[in-house]
Amino acid sequence: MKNNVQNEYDHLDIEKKWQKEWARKKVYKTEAPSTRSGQAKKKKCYVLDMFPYPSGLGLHVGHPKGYIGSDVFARMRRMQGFNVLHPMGYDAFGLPAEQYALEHNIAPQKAVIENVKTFERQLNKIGLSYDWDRKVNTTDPDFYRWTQWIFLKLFGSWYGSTGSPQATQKARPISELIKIFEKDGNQKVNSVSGKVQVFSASDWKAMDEKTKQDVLMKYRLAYEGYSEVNWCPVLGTVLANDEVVDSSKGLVSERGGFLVVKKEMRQWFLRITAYAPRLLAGLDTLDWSSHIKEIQRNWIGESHGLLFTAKVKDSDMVIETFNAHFQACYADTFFVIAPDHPMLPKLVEGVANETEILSKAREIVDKRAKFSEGEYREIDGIFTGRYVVDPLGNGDLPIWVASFALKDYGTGIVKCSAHDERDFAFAKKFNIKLKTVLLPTNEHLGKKVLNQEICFSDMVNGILTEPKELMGKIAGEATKDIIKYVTSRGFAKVHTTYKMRDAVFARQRYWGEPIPLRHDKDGIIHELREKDLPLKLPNVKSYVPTGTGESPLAGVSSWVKAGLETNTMPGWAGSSWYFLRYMDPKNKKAFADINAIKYWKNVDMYVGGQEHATGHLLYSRFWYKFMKDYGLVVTEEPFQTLRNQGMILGSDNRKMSKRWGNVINPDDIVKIYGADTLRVYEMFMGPFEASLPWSTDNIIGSRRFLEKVWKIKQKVIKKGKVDSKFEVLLYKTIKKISEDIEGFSFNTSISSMMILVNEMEKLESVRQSDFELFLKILSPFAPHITEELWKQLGHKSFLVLEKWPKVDSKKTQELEVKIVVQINGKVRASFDTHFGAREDEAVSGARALREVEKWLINKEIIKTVFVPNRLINFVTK
RNA sequence: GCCCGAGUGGUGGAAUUGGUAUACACGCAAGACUUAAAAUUUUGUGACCGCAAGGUCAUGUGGGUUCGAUUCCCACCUCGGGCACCA
Repeated sequence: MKNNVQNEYDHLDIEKKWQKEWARKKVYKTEAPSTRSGQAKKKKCYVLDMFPYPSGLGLHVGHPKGYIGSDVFARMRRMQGFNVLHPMGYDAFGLPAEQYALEHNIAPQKAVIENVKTFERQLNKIGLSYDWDRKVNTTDPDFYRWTQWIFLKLFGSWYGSTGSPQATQKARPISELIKIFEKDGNQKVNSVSGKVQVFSASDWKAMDEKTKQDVLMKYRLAYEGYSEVNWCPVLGTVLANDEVVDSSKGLVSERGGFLVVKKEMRQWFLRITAYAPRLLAGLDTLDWSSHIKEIQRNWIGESHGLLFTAKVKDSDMVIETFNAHFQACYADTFFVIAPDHPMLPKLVEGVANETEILSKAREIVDKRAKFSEGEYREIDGIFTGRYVVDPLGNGDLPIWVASFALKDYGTGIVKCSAHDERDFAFAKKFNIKLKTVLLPTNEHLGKKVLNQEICFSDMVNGILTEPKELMGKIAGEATKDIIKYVTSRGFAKVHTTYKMRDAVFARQRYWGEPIPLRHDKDGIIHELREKDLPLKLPNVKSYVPTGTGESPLAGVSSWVKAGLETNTMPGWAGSSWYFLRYMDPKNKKAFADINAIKYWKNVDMYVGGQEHATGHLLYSRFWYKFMKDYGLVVTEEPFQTLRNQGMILGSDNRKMSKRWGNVINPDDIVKIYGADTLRVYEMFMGPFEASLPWSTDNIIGSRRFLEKVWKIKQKVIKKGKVDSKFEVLLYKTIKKISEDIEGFSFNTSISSMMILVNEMEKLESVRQSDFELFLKILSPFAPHITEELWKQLGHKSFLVLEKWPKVDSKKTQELEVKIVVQINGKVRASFDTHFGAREDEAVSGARALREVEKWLINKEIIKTVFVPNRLINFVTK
């Protein structure tokens, strides 16, 4: 085998050799922008893969699919003369590493180092063109000091306005807010949380520090609060959502099957809701799949409606309620409040059966806690004994506690009517008085039978009977009139609300970035000074949860003594901004130099799985917009173009997993077939975004293709006659590959190169210049074999740094075309003619054919359709 | 329930603005090479009728627009995804 090595395609040898060579000569090194002007000569292109977690399990063939796609793109851009930033690094904080440390009894720090090694060894075999000099790792204190630094900025900022809430808003330092409070006069400050604080400067000055802190906490972009977590008493730990499963007993832990309950716990939150309108609007400017944009739109859940303000009878309390389907607002006969609404205790204060009401509310909340979100659907509630003075003049309306009311949506209080299925069902169960103001039209009987009663819930096609001024109008058409009617009389104002909630930014775990805050003995929270960053994670003896639900840091006495925050940051902290660090990864003075940021701006091509649609891709857009407000970055969006690779499934069509025994290790494929074959095959399998099963049968086709390329080299000649037909195909292929890579249509690029290679096989000889053009366009897909052939043709340069071929439109012009002849739209024949033949030439060409005349005997042609260079269609009577 | 997306040979899939449906690849069948097998290579390969020439039917189903529909419109079926007591 070794003796005819000259003619053998020995992928192991070739791939090892060139990987070494590329690394030695640092061919993929990114050029830094010149520091003086912030502008380099070359145009930039930032191509990025989503930040991976280096798992200890190693890779399967599905993992590199996205990396190969982005690599093909990056390689073409590099050859096209762009200064390409194509880095890789690790998001190594988080649960899996901590779990691994617990199970194997080693420090997570050590586990990460090992796992990164495995990951890189596997990745490097595939021939990806990363600039490894820019590698980052979230667990490196040099990295996470900047994560902490950004957190402090968030903590020290608020997002609001003193004027109209509709005015363009930006994050501003909290010191500005304090100045507003200190100014004289009653300050009305609109915060995003919807709470409006009204107090005078002297009120503010009279407050003690703790009260001031509590006020400011309502405005901060990073704030302390409480939220429900999955608490497992037996394990003595808080569990993430994916560690909890539904069972017949209710919620249980995935490991052990122990009961899980919801428990209120102290948390840190990021006020992402402040950015909801901008996160929504920004989507229109992005080149992302409409699918992902849709998921984000749904998640943000913008809803336009009316906000009614109403007085509680016999009290100075005022309640607000949001109504998106307000067309039938004159039918409202009762209000409901969420059982866990913070206002409820005050509302029922002094009511005869106060304790009964509160215990009923408690009962509903407890019951709901046993279900996962949305599972609890029982209709339950109790009358609060309180009434609202209806702003629309329908007298006193009762307020009920209702199981279906959610405290986190709208205002947590709902104005209810007979024209809503859910309200209707509730009213029927508790015998609450109803009223109808909509009549069904004949065509639209949007009626539902509920509890043997009829509920007309079609708010679009109903005919209004109230208010009198709008009587007879179709509700859906009268929306604007109703808004005008209600707002002009001061009953309500136009309002927009969002489904999205603030993001919990804390984990009760060890393996995450420490939160750089200090609590003093008076309960006042202090920021760490910038020069004290990074706040390093302490070494601990045990990673075992404390049993109280608190992080293991709560068991470190020096940490607790110093008053340091014991929660750590969640997994998405580092991944929300890491792409900025790649721009200037070694900078000690800043997360990145401003000139580097001005040059690289944002990510041009971002590649990763679509499972991050509502997590990472939303959080990082939020951080980025925040940073934009402070002039830390220069564009509004971090990821201009996004492509999502599909999964590679096992050959049994199931997810690749140890559990099913269907895992294919890329190391094995690289060894047997080669990295180039793996790359070509993964790109050829099907559309990039599609999830497809791995097929060991099919990979042979990609290997055969590369072997054909290898063999064709033997018939390459320095100079030869130009085969004009082949030339056209070659240039058309070059054009197609360029366009296909641009559009991530890799499967069709490969197939068109296969067609070209099949043509080359038929030729006696191939001119070297033509073969070289082909090697260039194949290079992004199969960099090793093409580099080797390039060298064998006598070149000293690196093919991966060569210029991408330009396409001259003259060269792709067909000389001869086939014209299809149709009779009444059916294909009956075809003939060859010169490119650009006129209609009359085509008609005579077609009429000369026997197969055509046969169909036209005794027929009258009433119409002729001619599509140049394509077809001619005779339409007969 | 609401909102997206997709249904094409035995299989993965291709088809520009409405213009030859099934490119490319796998698999399969037959032939060549071989003692034989593998590898390689040549040819064929949507279904049905036919010795053939040729014809008919086919892109989830049913309709529509058009000279012409995988592509546009309407209804339905199936699968996948997202959201889900969201006022």
